[in-house]
Amino acid sequence: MDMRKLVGRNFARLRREKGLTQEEIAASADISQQYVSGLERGGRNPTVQSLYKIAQALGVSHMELVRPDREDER
Amino acid sequence: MDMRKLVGRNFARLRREKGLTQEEIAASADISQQYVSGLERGGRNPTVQSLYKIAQALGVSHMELVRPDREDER
DNA sequence: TTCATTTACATACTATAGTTGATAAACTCA
DNA sequence: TGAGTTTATCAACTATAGTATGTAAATGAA
Repeated sequence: MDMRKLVGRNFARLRREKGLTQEEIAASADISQQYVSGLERGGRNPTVQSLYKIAQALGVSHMELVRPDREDER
Repeated sequence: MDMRKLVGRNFARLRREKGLTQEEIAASADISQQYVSGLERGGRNPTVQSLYKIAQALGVSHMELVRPDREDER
């Protein structure tokens, strides 16, 4: 199981659902837009502190970012 | 909210409940005993991949390691 | 189609995650 | 109490998380 990909999928989905841009999340979470892009692509392995900052910026619990999804069953 | 401390508390508690030593977890998760100690003390900021490896070694879902606990209400 | 906005990619860099080796301190149990 | 085991601490090191800058590529709406 690749946590980078799981977090990426959850992140991308939640952000779109909230109708926010990567730039907005980046500013709110105090991380770079380029890093946001990398995370959503499943290409970065964030620390739990970064995870929390992102969840705060999205206005959701950090649990939502690590919750297994359907893709995860495969 | 300090995720390092939350993960540390959950980790230490679960490990004791399972009656496993830090050394055993370290070997199973392929990380160092010294790092395990640091994590449990709340002094390290693990990546989500490391989080998953530890959860596997504990035989629990990674969700258990990031779940808010009572201390977290304060 | 055009244009403004958004996302993805590349590179070089700093900060820190995680390792290793050594060992002190704490703990457990007979 | 003493010995063996477990956990905590320290320092130096390698690997990678996350940054900053620049910009190409993709997207969406008019």
